[in-house]
Amino acid sequence: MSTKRPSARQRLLETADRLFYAEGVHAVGIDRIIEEAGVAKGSLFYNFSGKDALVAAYLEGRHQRRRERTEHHQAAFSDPVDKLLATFDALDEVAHLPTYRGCPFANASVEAATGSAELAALESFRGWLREMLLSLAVEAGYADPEGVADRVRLLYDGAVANAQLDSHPEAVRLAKELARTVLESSPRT
Amino acid sequence: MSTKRPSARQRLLETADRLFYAEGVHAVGIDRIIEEAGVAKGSLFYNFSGKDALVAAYLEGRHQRRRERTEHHQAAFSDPVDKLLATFDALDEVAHLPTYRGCPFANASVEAATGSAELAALESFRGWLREMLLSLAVEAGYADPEGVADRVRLLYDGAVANAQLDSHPEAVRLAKELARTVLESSPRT
DNA sequence: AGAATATCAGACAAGTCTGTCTAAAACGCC
DNA sequence: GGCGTTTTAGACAGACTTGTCTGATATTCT
Repeated sequence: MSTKRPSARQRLLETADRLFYAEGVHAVGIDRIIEEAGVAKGSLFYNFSGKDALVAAYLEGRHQRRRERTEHHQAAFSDPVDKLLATFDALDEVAHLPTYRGCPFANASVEAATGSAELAALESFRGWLREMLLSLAVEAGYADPEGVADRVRLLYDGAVANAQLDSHPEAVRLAKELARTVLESSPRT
Repeated sequence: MSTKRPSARQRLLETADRLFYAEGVHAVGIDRIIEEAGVAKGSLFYNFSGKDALVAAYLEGRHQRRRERTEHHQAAFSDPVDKLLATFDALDEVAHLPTYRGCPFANASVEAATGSAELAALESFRGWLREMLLSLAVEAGYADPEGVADRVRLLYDGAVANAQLDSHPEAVRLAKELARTVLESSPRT
């Protein structure tokens, strides 16, 4: 018994994820996606209401996997400070991939019109990141949890940008060490 | 004597700069540009070989002005450490503008095809930033100038990303303070 | 004034992209 | 087996984009 071929919907999502991330949402047409996915054009519009919905599904998938990866790395620790630092481990994992091209939400937003689903996905992701860091900083008992979360997020975003723009994934380790310094030198109650 | 109307070329560059930065290169068509610039379509192709050349000119202008702004802020100091910190002042100036949308080179690159002028402009800008920071770190006599320059650039990029993605321009001041800590605690020869 | 340069207005060509439609075939489940 | 769901192939429409072309007009420089 051979493994069954994934559904057209699944193949569309996988192909869209790869192409949208690698080349940008605007640059990749649906003809290209259906060709590389080996799917009929009608199947795209059967499974999704249009390209916009496919883009939204692509970003939702990215958000979910990012969250899962991060939580997986954090689960190895119980100390909230260690959990904060583990956020960088999740980033380290992907930043070294040759296909790494930075934050998919930021990238999609650059091409998006105001009020689009892409902007909503960016907001959602940034909200998750901010609140995740803040709640850990509160849990760790920092005197100024907002300030600590802001500094960690700054370093996180810096690592993302550096890995993307300078093809310099080592920046993630650097950011983690700077974050460790910040976390160790910030006053706690 | 009233002020003369700028040339069609100048109006095209100003309009393209505003629209490309605000809405993205792909999202803005040449019809939109010539309409808002009050210029005939023929004049666009008379002054530029095509949209690509207009985009390249837009990015060149951004690069030049960024460099000028940075050098202007650095010129207020003689100590290379102060000059390194002054880099953030130049960023602070623009990050607070309501029109701020992050790094124009990174944004244009997201939409660009491999081998495009946009990617070349990004490379050029990143090369300038890296070498500017490195040469100041060398001048300041740091034992590990590359490491210092990498850390400062990480904070710089983090501030850009934070200001853009979270509409949080205060991150620039935060990054500058973190950079000050890094610069003051790094060993010098 | 005269010549070279720059700009104008808009029609038009050619390409790309999303989305629709049709009619048939394959799949999966009861 | 039979029936609803999913998929297929590709033609076609409609919108949008860049770029060309024409011929007249304005500006600038010598």
